[in-house]
Amino acid sequence: MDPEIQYYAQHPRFHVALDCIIFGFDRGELKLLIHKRRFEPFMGHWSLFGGFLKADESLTDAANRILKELTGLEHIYMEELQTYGEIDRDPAGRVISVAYYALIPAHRYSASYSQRYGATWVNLHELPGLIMDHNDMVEKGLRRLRRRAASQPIGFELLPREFTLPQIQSLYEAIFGSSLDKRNFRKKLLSMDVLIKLEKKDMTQSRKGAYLYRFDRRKYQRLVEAGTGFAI
Amino acid sequence: MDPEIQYYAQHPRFHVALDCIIFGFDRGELKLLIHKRRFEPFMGHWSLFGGFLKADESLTDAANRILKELTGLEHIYMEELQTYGEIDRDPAGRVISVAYYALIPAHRYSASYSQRYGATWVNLHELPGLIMDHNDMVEKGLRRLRRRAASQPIGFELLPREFTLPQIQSLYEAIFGSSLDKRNFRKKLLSMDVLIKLEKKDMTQSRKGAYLYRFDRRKYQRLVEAGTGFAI
DNA sequence: TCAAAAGTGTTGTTGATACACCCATGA
DNA sequence: TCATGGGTGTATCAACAACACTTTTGA
Repeated sequence: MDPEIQYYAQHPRFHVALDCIIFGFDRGELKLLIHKRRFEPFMGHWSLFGGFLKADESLTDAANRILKELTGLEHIYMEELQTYGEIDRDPAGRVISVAYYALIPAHRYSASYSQRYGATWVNLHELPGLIMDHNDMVEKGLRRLRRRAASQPIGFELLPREFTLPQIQSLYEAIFGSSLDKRNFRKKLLSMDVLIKLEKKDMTQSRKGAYLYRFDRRKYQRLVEAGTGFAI
Repeated sequence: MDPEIQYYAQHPRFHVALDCIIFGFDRGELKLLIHKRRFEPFMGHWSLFGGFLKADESLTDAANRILKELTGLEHIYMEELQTYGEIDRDPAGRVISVAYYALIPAHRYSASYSQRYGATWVNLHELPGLIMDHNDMVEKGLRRLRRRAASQPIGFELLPREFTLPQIQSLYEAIFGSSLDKRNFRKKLLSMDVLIKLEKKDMTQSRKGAYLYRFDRRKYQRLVEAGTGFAI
């Protein structure tokens, strides 16, 4: 054995897990996707989606794999949140868990996956007790989401590709937990010039109908290069 | 063996390491504490301070232990940055590394530790090539430091307990990499009312002398409770 | 014709920026 | 007395917050 391998070998090894805090937005509410755990300990208790790291994958690969397995979705916005490593966080053994938070467009999450994994969307304000330190993770994820949403165009990750201004305003109101002034909100959002106004209207929410918009990543890139950036 | 233990046992285990990005501030320059690695692979190359996680300690315990061992300092500002888990990030084996960044008052770092561990302070703008992904970690650490410094009173962690306004201004200039207007800087900092002005002056930098100040954690707490917070 | 949501500008206030001179002291 | 760094106030400008009415359309 190489001396270096030998040096490493004297140190203990640990199970490494990942937990995904999956946010969604539906009918004016910010939601979290959770499920009932299928193995001991805590079998049948509410839990975040998680899984163990495999030997042949990186952390981000693993997070994407877990998300794909459990939702069928790929190319999802995801960011590492924090790594949890208290000794007794898992009563069944020492596990280091890396928490990720993800934003998925709730309308793309299919009910078949929901059934298969016993998953449900729960309102963030009616969150049940989750296992272990998962409630801490969610709290931290929500704080991060709030900060990010104010300074980066991540809100669009939670909406369909085409959305209305009333829709995105209600999204931001749900994220920040406060109501926003309609005129000021529109003024600011439109003044950044990162949206494309479509000719179509969404007629499902009102008789008058609301114009549909699309987020333009190129325009946003130009903003970034100009040093202005996104802010709401 | 319990069924749950058995379930966990089928998953692979990993070496978990920690790396500390240690910032300091000295003579108007933002510095990083690095050393020459003492074991293979990369023995003799510039590296962050790091170490392996032990079986009986949490991640934060480990980070504090490493910092204490290598600097002699305790009660240091430290925050988790990110966890690095690429498969081949370490050529000698699979290691998951949790990066922390720490702010230490450079004047409290004793030269004896420096000798013992071959450590040196290097200017952040003259950073040598570091091993593995350590340069990425530093870059991310610096970005985080900049964001935090603008919104939380962490600058004081890098200064002696008693400091002058010119000193703290030059610290912020070093962190942000830009020069700040003296009058506006003082106005803003003092208007938050989190400093105590002392009767003494520091006479080492000028003939006139500059008043010494101290950061008041209680006053800051009141700011937080009032919802105002710190901003520079 | 009415109910319900979408859309639209202006004004006052506040915070940010730009800017130049006097002060205190030791050499 | 002079060189060096420390200390101080004001005017302008930009961004933010507050605020109310008209439009469209299906029922």
